[in-house]
Amino acid sequence: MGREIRDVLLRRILEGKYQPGDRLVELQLAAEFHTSQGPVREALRELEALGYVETAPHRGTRVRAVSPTEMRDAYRLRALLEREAAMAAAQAPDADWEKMRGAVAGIERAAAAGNVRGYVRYDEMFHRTLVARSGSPVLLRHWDLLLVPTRILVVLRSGVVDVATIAKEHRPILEALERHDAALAGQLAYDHINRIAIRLGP
Amino acid sequence: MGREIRDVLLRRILEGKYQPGDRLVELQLAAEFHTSQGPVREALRELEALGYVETAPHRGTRVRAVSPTEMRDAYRLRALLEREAAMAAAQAPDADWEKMRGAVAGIERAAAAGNVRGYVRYDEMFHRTLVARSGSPVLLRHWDLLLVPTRILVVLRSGVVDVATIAKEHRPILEALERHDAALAGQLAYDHINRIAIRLGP
DNA sequence: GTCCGAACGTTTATCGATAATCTATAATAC
DNA sequence: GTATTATAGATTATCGATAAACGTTCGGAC
Repeated sequence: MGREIRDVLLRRILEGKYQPGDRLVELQLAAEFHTSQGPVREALRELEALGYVETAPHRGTRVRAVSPTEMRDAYRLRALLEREAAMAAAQAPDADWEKMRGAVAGIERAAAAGNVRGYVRYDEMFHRTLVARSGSPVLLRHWDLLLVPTRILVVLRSGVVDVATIAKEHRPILEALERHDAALAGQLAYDHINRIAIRLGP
Repeated sequence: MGREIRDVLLRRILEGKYQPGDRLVELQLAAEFHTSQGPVREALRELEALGYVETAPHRGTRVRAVSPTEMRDAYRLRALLEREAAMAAAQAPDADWEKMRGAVAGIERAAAAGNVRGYVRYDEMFHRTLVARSGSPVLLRHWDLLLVPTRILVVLRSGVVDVATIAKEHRPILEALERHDAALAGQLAYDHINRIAIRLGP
């Protein structure tokens, strides 16, 4: 049950149903989920450790607000992680790029149709698969911690980047990976993410 | 109380009092801390999110074992983070390096005396301050998540690196930072950490 | 009108007890 | 003798209730 509550709350935060600053009151949530306070508390503590909410003692839990500067720094770090992951993935001999081909197709389809929601889904699949292919669980864990899904949506909605433009950049990355061109794959992956960081601030 | 329990458990893990694989039984800990099961559960969940322990449903919590490969990958990532942090810190105009000078002095003193425990303490102060000086809380958060203190101790005890050798490498980094030489500071910081990663495996 | 402090309602933090689940051991069948 | 199924013990997961802390609102003094 506790895991379930956490996932529901997380989805609501990611979807924007809970806005930054919103309070999450333990007994209210307990009533909603037909459970007691304990499991809700646990879920909130997990979300806190993941960085999605903030808790002050005896003062309750709120959805964390992410500053533009923090968003930029997160993208900068993400660019570093993905460059490293792309270079490692390109060197793997037993590569299976089927899933990423599907993701690229999905990205291009969604972008052509102007389907932002679909774009975000395939974009996340593309990048997370790329990082997973690096073979480093450490890299993947830290990538996950960057709250990527939220930030993609926020960035797209803020209009600092254009879906059609960045959608085109995925296929070249995949092609470089398939050709085992580690340097190029790393460079393209880095630029692809870092461009967003640059747009987000100096 | 919950926070206190978490800190005590964390200290025990970092000190090696709890070894990887050791079980942490909720009611036992509750009895020890003269509290009930709830606060202990919370503390364990936080430690789980931080990556120090693993929990399986209905099966309890154990101290996480870190494989050599994961250790190597953690050092690789740490090298990336510290290169980035050093480059950013070197470019900051209002630099205050007093604390890092103290850390370097402490490192050299401890290394000369063969005091491993003291070395670890000052080494952590040096590197964490460096990352904090980057001005990026995102970078600092991810650096903290790399479980650095544990790994330093484990690495030193395993004998793959020599305290006297790596102790000497800190002062040049600080000097490069003070001269605002971002490229050199980044290079030195990267090599300093990555050398350990190389020793840990291919 | 403004400031200070006490009572109130709300919410978090903790408790003790119970239900659900797992692991290990023992018993039974073949 | 091995495999499969009960049973017992230990541990986690959850519950409902209580205690502690907080913020707010109201009343009175000046």
